[in-house]
Amino acid sequence: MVRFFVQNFFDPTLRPCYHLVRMYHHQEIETKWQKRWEEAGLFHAKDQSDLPKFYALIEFPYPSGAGLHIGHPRSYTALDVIARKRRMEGYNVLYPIGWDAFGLPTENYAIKNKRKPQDVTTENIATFKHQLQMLGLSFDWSREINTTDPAYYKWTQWMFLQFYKAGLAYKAKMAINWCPACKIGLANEEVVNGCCERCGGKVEKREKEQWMIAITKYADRLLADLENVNYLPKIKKQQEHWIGRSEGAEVMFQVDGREEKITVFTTRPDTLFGATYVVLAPEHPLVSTIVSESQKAVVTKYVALAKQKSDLDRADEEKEKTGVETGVFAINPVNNEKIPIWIADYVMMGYGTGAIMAVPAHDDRDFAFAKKYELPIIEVVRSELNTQACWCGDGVVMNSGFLDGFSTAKAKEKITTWLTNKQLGKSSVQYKLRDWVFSRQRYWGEPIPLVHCEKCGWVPIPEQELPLILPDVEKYEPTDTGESPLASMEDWVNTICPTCGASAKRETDTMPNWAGSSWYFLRYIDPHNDQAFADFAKLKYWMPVDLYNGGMEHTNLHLLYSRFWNKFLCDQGHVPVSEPYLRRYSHGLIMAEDGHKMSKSKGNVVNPDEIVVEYGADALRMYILFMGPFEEPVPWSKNGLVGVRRFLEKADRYVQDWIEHPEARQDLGKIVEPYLKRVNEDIEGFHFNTAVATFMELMNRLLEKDSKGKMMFVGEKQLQKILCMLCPFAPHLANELWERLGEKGFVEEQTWPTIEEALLVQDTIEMAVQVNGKVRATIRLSPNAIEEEAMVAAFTEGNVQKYLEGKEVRKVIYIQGKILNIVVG
RNA sequence: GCCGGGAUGGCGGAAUUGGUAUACGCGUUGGACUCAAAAUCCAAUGAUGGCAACGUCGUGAGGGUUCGACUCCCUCUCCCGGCACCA
Repeated sequence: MVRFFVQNFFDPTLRPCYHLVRMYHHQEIETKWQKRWEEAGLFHAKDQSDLPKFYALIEFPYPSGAGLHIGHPRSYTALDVIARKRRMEGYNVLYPIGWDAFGLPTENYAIKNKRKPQDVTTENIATFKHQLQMLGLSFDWSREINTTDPAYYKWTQWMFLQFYKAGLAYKAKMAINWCPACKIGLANEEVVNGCCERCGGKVEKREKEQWMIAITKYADRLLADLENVNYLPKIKKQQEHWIGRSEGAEVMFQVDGREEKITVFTTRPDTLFGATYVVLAPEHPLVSTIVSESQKAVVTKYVALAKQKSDLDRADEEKEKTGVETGVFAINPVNNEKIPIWIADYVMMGYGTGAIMAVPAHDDRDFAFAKKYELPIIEVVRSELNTQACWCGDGVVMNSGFLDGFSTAKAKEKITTWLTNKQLGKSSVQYKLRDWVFSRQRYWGEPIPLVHCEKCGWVPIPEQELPLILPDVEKYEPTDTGESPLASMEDWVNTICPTCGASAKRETDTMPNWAGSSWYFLRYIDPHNDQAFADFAKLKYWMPVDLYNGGMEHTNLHLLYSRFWNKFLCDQGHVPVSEPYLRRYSHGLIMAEDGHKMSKSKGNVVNPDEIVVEYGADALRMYILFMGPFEEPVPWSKNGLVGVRRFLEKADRYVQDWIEHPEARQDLGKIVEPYLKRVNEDIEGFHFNTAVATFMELMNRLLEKDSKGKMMFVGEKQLQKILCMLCPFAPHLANELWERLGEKGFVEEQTWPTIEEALLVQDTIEMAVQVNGKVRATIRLSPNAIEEEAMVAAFTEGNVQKYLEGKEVRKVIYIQGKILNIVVG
């Protein structure tokens, strides 16, 4: 090993390593160990094992053309640390990786550059794989999967057919969010502030027949089962919010002088006496039937106008609410009052029943509307606060006949019972969650394996014919007609009905890219199985995922979809557990050095592979862990990286000096052990930043000279322990140093060190002495010292005496091992 | 508007259960080594007063609880993330 090596300006494969001269040769070391790990198959999970299992999962990357982002390794490195630790702790660890490769960016790139998406994907994966492998992550590459591989999407299609057969996949004509730029229908979840999540362009409404999956059927379980999992609290909250359960009641209003009844949903049935009008959403089916002759023209115009508006326009609260009268009245069932029926676009067809009872005295929106159109406002809840505007909180019911004097909660109960008994309503639970729009009019996705026959309707293609291969087409460009590019492939589209043999047409829409990622964690368990998506016994051994980490941007949709998907498969008997992820964690974004998000256009992107070449994978890994709290966003800093690199060099040098000075070794267990204890705890608590800081502190401590001015070299056992615990963070260097110590095999094959409690007991500790809460001195004493001993020690301190002089000691607070506070008056 | 999370030196950030605020890293300053530079090593580094011992102030703002508050409570300001006419 060349310890003092001068920058090599001659070898073109070695980029000069900034300003370091005395350094360890990271490139040589890292390639060497990566090769050895690979040859030994060290990180392959075992299918048959008596060991306890540990399944660590990271969100598999989308192999974009931009290459690996520095944010990717943040997640991968953190879980790598845990995976490596678990292996050393004796677990059979599954830490897999794959590619979520269907999707728009690749398709768009392919269109622009006139290439096949398949080819682009293959290239991108190769780049990503190469970049990832430089990092020395302990992935089990033998289980690599790719959602665009027919052997994989065969099972995505198979699962879609299971949804279809179970009646959970259905086709519905509906107004969809249409992105004119991407020429694609978007799920509600993909529309952000009325704009396309992908391109940022404004979204329009279009009528389109779409495949839907009835995720709403699982809303209650998706919510309730959050009880049984360990997610970061904010993630749980997001899931809860997205599912959006509200309890309330449905109330039936008879339309005056007509057959029709209007059912409304309300969370405040207690305010029924205060309802002064009813509102229908413009899309409500009753709109066309009940409107009076005189109002027909006005209503038709209003409804047409509302249709044109995007959701963004409609949702814009700044804008004034609008509406039109129907000229017809409804009967309030509780007091038989006639109240007008209005149509207004502040009521959404997609939630509840698409109709509301308006209680302007106790709902902000109804209040604003009533003010504008001069509708009556009847107060029925007395609030504790004397508000002039409308009061939306709880209180005591008034002006409400038999409900008077009851609390809001009690009144809700009473009125709901009353409505139920009179068959005028019932209690009801509504969810914000809506069914999943599962069709995309694009090429680069899984073909939906259904055939439409004039006679038989929609027919699944036989399972043995799966996968239904995505055919090569001439043009990938999406069409403005709303048809998938597949629709122009007549050879492919025209087929025969599997049931009756008549000519039939294939579905030309493809699946959204959420599909493949909704079940990938199952495929890792048995990635090469061609008889089933995974063997049940293997699923039983490995599931659920013990630890799942990814970005906060996927804690709404992907998490919900995949939980739902897994639950469905579980109900069908294909998966043994109902909840796929035992524990879910999330990392924060890595921002650019300037504090902004990294983006190509800003030119502030950091390329991981360049950092690896220049500073080494170990330095990059450790720096990514060191930069800040794992769940929080942190700015990238090259200076910080240099600090970590210096630490690694110090470690390298320390071990080298240690080898050369066997005579200077001594038992420093009492010094070393507390640091190791902290590292151990920090890893388990996801405090990787302080774990790295602890290693640095330990190193600094060991580099201090002892009282005789000599280097402090730890004993052999202690050094081995340190290297074992360093291994998950800097695996290449740890193994290299391990080998230099003359040890055989890999550090990864060692047992994770146990912390010896006896070594944690300190002989003396430093304690602060306060007088009236202000620190005046520090004393050294035994951690078990009693108050009297502490007082004696304190009184020897001149500074303490100074503050006690002439004062009466009123009180002494002594917390053993923590503080001595003398209160004087 | 609602929900969640924050605010600590020049910078990124530590601080266990309320117990010496600023660990660790970066930067800066001074010194050693060198013809010189880089690297490395040593020292200093919250503000302020003092030759020093030491003092005063100090964790977004204001108040409170406590022997003692970055930590708990109340009020407010600002920032970040999520949701949003969901009845």
